[in-house]
Amino acid sequence: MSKDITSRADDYSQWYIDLVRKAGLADYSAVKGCMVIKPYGFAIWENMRDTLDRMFKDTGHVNAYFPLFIPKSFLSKEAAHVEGFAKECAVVTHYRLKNAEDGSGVVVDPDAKLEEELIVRPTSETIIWNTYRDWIDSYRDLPLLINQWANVVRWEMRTRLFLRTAEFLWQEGHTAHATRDEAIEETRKMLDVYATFAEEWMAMPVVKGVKTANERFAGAEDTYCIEALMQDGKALQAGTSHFLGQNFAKAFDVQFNTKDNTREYVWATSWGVSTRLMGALVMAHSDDDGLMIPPRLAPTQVVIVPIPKPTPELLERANAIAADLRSKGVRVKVDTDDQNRPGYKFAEYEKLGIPVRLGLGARDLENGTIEVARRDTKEKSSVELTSLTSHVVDLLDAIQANMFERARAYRDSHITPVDTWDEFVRLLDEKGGFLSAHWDGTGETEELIKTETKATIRCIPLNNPQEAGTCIKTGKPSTQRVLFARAY
RNA sequence: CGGGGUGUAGCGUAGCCCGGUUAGCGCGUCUGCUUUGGGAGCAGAAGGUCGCAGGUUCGAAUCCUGCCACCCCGACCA
Repeated sequence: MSKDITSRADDYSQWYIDLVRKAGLADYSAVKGCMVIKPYGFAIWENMRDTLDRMFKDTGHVNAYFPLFIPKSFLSKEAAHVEGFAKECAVVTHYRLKNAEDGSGVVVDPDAKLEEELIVRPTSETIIWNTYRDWIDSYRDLPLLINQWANVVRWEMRTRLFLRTAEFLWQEGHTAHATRDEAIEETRKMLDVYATFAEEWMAMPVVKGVKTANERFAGAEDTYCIEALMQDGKALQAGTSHFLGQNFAKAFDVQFNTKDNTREYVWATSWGVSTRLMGALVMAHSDDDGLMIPPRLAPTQVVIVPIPKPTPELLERANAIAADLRSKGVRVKVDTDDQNRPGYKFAEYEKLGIPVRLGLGARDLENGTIEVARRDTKEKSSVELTSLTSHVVDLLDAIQANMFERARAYRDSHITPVDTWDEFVRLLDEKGGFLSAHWDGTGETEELIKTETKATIRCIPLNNPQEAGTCIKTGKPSTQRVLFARAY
């Protein structure tokens, strides 16, 4: 086990914090609740961002950028929306500082009070829909498919690195459509994009579903989500896609002329994923030795360690191997450090979660081999140099697949059907994961269960089989099971 | 905002209750030598406004007052 990482068994929460900090993903900052994303963490985020950006563009979206500040009055135009966000908004009231008269530093200049206060965006629906009013006149202007990469601020009372920070990075898609069906189709399409990204790139299986009214986005008619399961049995909402109906179009008066020359409000969607995915990535995989980054997202996929130290001869061979791998599109680092010993380096690269490590020493040069170590299973093998490149390319795919399968096996074994309240309460504590149970469909019951157990309805899975049953809590009739879990 | 706790070197800490040499130790860093296929050893060195401000005292990391920051539990959390 790693020297400086708390084990999952000892303290899962501390393990997570140790990993994030010791692997150089992020640090606490001088600002409470805000973090510094360090170069290694940002490199992973960049890979996520670039991949998603390509997927958005492949589905017809374009990028734009809207202001960080939102006039306070905008927020109150959609009733549910302001209700949901008002309690966590940072507000700009002044635009100037001045030197304090007693020389104690700078103070806010009371003469520089803003006429209308500005909100730092917690999300951009309002400013975007206010803009869309001017952009949309005709059905020919639709659909409008725009995405924005941005930072947002939500003044959370309690924060955790990546999982919930006061400021975070994300993308938010905001689309406008001529018909209800088309908007719903868009909502579902982007949910599929998120699910594909989570599963194929992050190697993290997700459940696609729809939120209950209680958990719905403030201002949405329906909120779809992907829910992932972390290794401690807690669920994590990894992405959301909202069907906004005509709520924002009505709030901001965005109408268009139809083909039939009538006037109608447009239909809207919004969808987003954030740097929270970094937290998901860490907690879905990784172990007591450190991170485990799936190959497709790893900034460095292969590291070559000359053993015991980088002699000119070893370096020449290592660089040649690296060049060959790079020509196949593999991201390779050659370790040229001449200070630390091999054992130290092995541990360090495992902490960073680099999928494949190649050890090259004098013994290998003699035999024409190289030692191949994979991060996911810790297995080591000796491979002929002549077949190394294709071996590594295949291995990276195998690791990606293995990480997904392992996470899926865990997830699948942690979706437990439950039919009695006692068992429900017991399994929440003893096993965790998703509990599939009947629910009477009311917000009151959902709230009651949350108060008593801290478990929430994570989602009603898509294509959920309909089956008659009785609510786990109230015994009232139910038509389907829903997924409960304790969540981040 | 309620309850509890902590601030000492880059990190982790001892000392505080019971005031008294030059604030000690581990990790890390730097230098040198020996090592090197799973987190090296020895020798030496550098590194401190003891969270901030005031007070008590011959003397304060230690006692008193005020302030600040952070952490944990709870409330809150698309």
